[in-house]
Amino acid sequence: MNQLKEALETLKETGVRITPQRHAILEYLINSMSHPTADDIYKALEGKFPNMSVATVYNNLRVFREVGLVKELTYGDASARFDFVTSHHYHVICESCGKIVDFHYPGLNEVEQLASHVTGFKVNNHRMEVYGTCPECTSKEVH
Amino acid sequence: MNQLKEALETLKETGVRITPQRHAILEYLINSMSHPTADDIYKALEGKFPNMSVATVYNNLRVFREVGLVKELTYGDASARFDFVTSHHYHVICESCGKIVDFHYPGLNEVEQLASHVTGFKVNNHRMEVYGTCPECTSKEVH
DNA sequence: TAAACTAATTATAACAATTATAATTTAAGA
DNA sequence: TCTTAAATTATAATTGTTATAATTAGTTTA
Repeated sequence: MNQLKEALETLKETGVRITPQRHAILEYLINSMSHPTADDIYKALEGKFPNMSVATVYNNLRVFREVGLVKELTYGDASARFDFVTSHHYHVICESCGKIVDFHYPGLNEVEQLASHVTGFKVNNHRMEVYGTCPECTSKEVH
Repeated sequence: MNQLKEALETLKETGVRITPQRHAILEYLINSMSHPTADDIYKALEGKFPNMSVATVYNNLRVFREVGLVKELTYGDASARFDFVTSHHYHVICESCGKIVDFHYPGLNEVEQLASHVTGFKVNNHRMEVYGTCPECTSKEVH
């Protein structure tokens, strides 16, 4: 349940130092359900850490990715978004406002197997995103 | 069958001028099965068009995307790749050398329906990529 | 607990991909 | 062929991200 505590343990186990900045970035990632960009995180924490550098945010997101705590999402032309890894899920993305909603669906393992069989690749993982318009943006549309 | 001819018709129908540069970019996209980046295209055509600007490549890829002739693929941190739209297919990507192989699989429409039902989104489309190691890179691996 | 070592942070510069701007050139219809 | 709007070019600007070097701060060991 306590995701932050578990995440900090992971860092300890993998020999990654726990700094106030890392603590804050992790906390923000876990609490925000908004799949923030590096800049979102930077801006959100500049009150707490007025001297923090953007490089710190990027560095630590890379570290978190390397130990498997976060995933980097790149879609379309915009900047990358970061997702604290919990259980396996996919994303539904609003093409109008950019909102990302999680979506659980268990049935894509067979696709990996088929892909491996057809292409001869050793398959590690896959990603899927569904694009559309969220209810809020749909209701705002002009008729 | 003649994809270039059809593509040029599409441009005519949508009122987009056919220039030598556009013709060449489309031709290159159709013939190359390699999902090129904008820079790949730029470099490939600089023999034919020594004065062509990168901006022209980007501009026209945007135009082609707008009329539905190409799709833009962004994955990982690298630069965008462009894919001439033919039939519906997915991509299997080698994490070692970056190669992209097409993979046909018909069964993901139900995912769209479920995603729409669960999230309330009006769903337009989806994308999926499978990641792994291609046979060539697998055989090169050290044991 | 203090000293020493190593890693993390900061500030800044560099970089690469992409887009914007303004001047020039060109495709396509009258 | 002439005209006009659109496309291309050359260049500058922008944005997201990474590299560098100096400083600061965790952690380990004496």
